[in-house]
Amino acid sequence: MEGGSAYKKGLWTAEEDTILVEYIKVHGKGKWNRVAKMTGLKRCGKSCRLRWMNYLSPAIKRGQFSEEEDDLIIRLHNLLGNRWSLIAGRIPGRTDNQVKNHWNTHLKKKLRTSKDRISKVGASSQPVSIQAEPEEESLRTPTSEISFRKDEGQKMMEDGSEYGIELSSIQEADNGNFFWFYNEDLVPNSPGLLELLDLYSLDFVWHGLY
DNA sequence: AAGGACGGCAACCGCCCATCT
DNA sequence: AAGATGGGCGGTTGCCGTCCT
Repeated sequence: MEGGSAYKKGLWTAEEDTILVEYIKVHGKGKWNRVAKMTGLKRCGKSCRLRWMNYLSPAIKRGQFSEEEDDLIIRLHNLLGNRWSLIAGRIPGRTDNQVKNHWNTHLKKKLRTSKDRISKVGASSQPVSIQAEPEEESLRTPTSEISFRKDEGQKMMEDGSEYGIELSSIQEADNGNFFWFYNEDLVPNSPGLLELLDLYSLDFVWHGLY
């Protein structure tokens, strides 16, 4: 497909970035294989797409991940596994590559450290209350619940059975605006759950699926 | 001061799926 | 219906800066 050696590899230069940005300003995203033909840029379409999606797009947030972002990634990863694009899709301004790198370089260690601490506190199949540093609040075993908007909740409950997911303990919140269900209703990483979650915007609140 | 070890991250690779022709 | 093309994904590689000895 791609011409192989005809294309340049390695780090992008500022000039190459400028060419790509100018091209996208004029033609928009997509049809990445045309970039080389129309601009003379010696980069394959996939490389152009990756450069834009992971670095040049103005939508990308740069800089360090916040504690809130770390917390969200850990919880989402616990539920979704290595589905980085799905996880990144729930974190505004972050790309799948950023999330993946951040997980592999920072959060893995963070989790390992935390689990070591848990094993020292005492092994138990039941959630235990552990002493954690304040910055690792996300790693404590919480109440394990998910809440979401009432309209989405009702629809999700209806759809759940189609995916083989038991949402029997779903409850309406006091204020009537949100629904809750609990960890026991979920089988982490179950394909049915993932498909179901994909149907919804997931702009709901997660209370530590752990 | 130097150079080896290590960590962080941008970029590539291979595979897969959807859409187009 | 089948091959070509475009695009998305997760895993992996390799460069580069920083730290350590």
